[in-house]
Amino acid sequence: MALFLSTTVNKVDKKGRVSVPAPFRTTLAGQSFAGIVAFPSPELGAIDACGIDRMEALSASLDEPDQYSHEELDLARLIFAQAEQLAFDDTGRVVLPRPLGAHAHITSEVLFVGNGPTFQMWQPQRYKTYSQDTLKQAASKGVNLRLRPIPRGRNGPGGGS
Amino acid sequence: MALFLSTTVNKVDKKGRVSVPAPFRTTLAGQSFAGIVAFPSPELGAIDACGIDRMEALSASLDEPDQYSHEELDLARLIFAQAEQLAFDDTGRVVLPRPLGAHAHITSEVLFVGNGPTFQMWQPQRYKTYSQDTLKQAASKGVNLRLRPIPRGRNGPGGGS
DNA sequence: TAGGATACCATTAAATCCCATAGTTTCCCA
DNA sequence: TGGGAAACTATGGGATTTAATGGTATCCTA
Repeated sequence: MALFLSTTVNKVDKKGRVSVPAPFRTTLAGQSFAGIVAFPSPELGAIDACGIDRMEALSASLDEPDQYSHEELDLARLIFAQAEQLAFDDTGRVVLPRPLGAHAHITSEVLFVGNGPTFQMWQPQRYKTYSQDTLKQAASKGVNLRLRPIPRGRNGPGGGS
Repeated sequence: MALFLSTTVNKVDKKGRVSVPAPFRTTLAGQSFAGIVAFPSPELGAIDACGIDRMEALSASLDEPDQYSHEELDLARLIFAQAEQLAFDDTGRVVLPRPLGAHAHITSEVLFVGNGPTFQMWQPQRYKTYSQDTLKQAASKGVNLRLRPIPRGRNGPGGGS
């Protein structure tokens, strides 16, 4: 299962190429497309990204009845429409399409942020602001993350943790 | 399920390498990633750590509907963003990334503290202070730890916070 | 044929592997 | 039960590989 952790800053060269962090590439190894899938983050000025497998799973689940609300289905269609498949070159770089870069205000540097099943690409300074705001919000609302690793209805971790 | 017990002090060399205590490595044996996952403990000036299995379970639970509030999801993303996958070298060491070490004020020595399903890494002197404070608090409030039954389908409260 | 895109090559800084040592602990056998 | 051998843990240092990045050549299309 794909798991993206950590944050890394990489440079964008004048051709729009960026190295995807090696650990992310490792996470994506073996998927049916050697690259990433990227689309504008609906709420944030950032780019959401994941491997092709997740998009295929999402695609398949859209056909399942009663899984999603009408609004969610609409949103999913928009995401598919805006999503780009970005292939790795032989050194693990992708080229960032102009519209995506513009959406995230990315110019010379990209911050790769692991989000667990997915990751994001940010303009570094903007992410700093965003994460600080998030912490403030959480504090003001008294929200504390209870890590609940085991989803309801399942027994312990099968692979023995 | 992973169980981390006891405390150990190990040295950090000038490359930032630390031996993870052998018993901890034994606990982690057989997981899908040979190493540890470490992230800054939000409240304490320490590092929280666990095996990849726990992070994968947490990651998977993010996709479960109705498990987390919007704020909790935001926080969870921050945790993933700050988490680092630290691989064992062939002698069982990991390199401690600068930001993590700085967060915990770790310089030349690390105290590994077993916390049950997870463990922590401390600057030794700081842990001493912290544990003494905790004991004082418990004494003044007359707190005593009782073992509570584990609810079905859950694995109890997570690490963090 | 010009322009954009893709494939190919080259460099350096950093991370990783590999080897070596010392001090314990464990094990085995007398 | 005592002695010694073997195995393991923690630690240090040097050598090798890899990651990230920049540049040049080739290709396809408009």
